[in-house]
Amino acid sequence: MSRATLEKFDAIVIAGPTASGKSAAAVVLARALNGVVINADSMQVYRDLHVLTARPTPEEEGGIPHHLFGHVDGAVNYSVGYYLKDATAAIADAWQAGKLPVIAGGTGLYFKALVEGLSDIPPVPEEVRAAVRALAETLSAEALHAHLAVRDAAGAARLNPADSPRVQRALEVVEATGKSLASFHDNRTPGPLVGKRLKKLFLDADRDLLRSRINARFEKMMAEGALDEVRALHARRLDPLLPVMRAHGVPGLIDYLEGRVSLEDAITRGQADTRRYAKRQFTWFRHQLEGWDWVKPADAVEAVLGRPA
RNA sequence: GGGGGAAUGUCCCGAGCGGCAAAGGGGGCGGACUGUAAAUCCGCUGCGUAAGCUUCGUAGGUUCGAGUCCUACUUCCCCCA
Repeated sequence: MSRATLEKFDAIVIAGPTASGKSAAAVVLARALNGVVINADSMQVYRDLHVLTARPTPEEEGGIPHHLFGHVDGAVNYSVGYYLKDATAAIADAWQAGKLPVIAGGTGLYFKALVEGLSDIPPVPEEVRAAVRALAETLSAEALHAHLAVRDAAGAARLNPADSPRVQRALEVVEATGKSLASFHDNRTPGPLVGKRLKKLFLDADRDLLRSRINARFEKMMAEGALDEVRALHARRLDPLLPVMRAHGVPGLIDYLEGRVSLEDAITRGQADTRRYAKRQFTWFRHQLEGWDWVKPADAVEAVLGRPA
């Protein structure tokens, strides 16, 4: 069985909304197929947050090697670009060692990079980023958008003025390269999984059940020390714009630590953010990625290994 | 026992000069997405494709017209006893 599956696939990819059981399924499959688990979650990469990002515990890892979990410092502005590089290496290592990569996570954009590749865009110099950010602070969203329209009309037309992060990025790219963001989209670095034999699963959890799991999980995280994690993170005084600082629960719990809201409100906010996120994950995988098998979480393992004899 | 206040769109909170299918928010749903993606942004949320239909605790009344005014009733809250 495991030999047959190994010969059939170069990698197993498991996506799904948060709290749908991806990590557990990944471990079961990795164990059955002589595999390793590779993370595809944009927040579980951060060292600073273990409990709050639901990163697998040593027990949950079940002796299976886990890669790209907690390997990034919170002060780093990690991104798809870095992820693609790290994941490409991790996958190559697994193949090298004769192991099956079992890639699990919830970040659609990361999967897209793995499966379809990512445009080659020169890194934007820090000075340019800072300049654009400064400009964004002076101008209204509309004015910034109008400014982009002058440099990159097509790019501006594609963006809603209120969508400031994207407007800023588009602006950064033109400022740094003199070319529009879209002009780079033609040539891309192929992802490590392009052209590979894949089993791609999306864990299609029941919405109502997922909601209650999310709410309960957040309470559990609080009981397991999430607040201490955030307290330590808060003490680092990092730039609030950094990705770690936006992880579900972090903004609310920081507000609590600084005395602006009650603990109860902070928790409610963390749960709500997580619920809304889960909803967006469904939308993403429904439309942005093709060829995935939507299976119920309970059927994930069987979907790969087949029905046990 | 007396006095005062409140009941709003079949999830919740909540605004509402007599012209309102009824502000706003939450929640939910749908959607966008190429380097901050657990972020960011957009749309829908009484029924109906539409003309239109049915809503604001209940029952009456005043009015061309009532969520808005009047009467009674029901429930809840507060104060005095």
